[in-house]
Amino acid sequence: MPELPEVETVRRVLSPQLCGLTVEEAVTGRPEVIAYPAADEFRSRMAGRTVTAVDRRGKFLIIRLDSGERAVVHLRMTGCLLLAPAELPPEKHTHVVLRLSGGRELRFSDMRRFGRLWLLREGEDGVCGLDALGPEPFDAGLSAGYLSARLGSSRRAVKECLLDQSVVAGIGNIYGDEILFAAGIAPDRPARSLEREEWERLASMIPDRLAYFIEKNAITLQEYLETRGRDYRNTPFLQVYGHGGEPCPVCGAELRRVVIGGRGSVFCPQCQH
DNA sequence: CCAACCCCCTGAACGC
DNA sequence: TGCGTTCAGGGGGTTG
Repeated sequence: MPELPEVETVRRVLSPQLCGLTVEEAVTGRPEVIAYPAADEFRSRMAGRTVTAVDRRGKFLIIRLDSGERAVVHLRMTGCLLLAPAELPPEKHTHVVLRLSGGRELRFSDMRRFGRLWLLREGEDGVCGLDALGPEPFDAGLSAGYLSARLGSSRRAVKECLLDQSVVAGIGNIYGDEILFAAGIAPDRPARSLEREEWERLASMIPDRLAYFIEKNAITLQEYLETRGRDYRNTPFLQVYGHGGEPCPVCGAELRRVVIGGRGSVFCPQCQH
């Protein structure tokens, strides 16, 4: 489940490899995966373009092209981007292939087909919601003051607020639980019940935990290719997510699993208030 | 403004 | 063994 740390991992692996390569041909096996524009226009506008940079915004990967356009990718649940030699057999569920100069291919595969690609011109950020994203977790604008001003009167559970991409960009269900555990805040707390000191802890734990998991996810190009771009290896480092019913790693109390905003949420009833 | 729901989709896990 | 059901969840959408 790619969230910000996993997308950043992919970006770091792809960026130095992809920059400078030219798209010779774009193949759209599943046209519906191209959210915008129509698949045939996507193919014709991609052809001949050279990659100038690979950026990330929240969970979006942004491939900048020499035309000034951006190919934007959202992996959603099971999407995967793999830069591979053209002779390597394609992954199952490969829906889009960019044939590149130098005999390589950038392949988008996605078992559940939730992931999407866009090709955007300047000013078209609204098409995929890039313009509606909140600050990046490492942005100075993500402060306790910002969070309390934005959420301080909301009755919504703080966990739901963390998953709202217009509040902070990049947090998903896994790291939402990890951040709240580190901050000692129960996920079902109405946002407006949080006190100043708790907003402070939340504001500091958001970048702290995400940076930690980016570091734990670090992977070499070799490993990335061997695991076909699917091994994010965050799981050994998760403290609460996926550990419902097990003892809390800090106090030993039984971790509880509840549903908040339709998402499974694990927390320690002893450590989180 | 917000809550509650549905939908998309496949594969793993589970119950009988 | 094999079939059916449930669950996983990011994000967009609709309805009340």
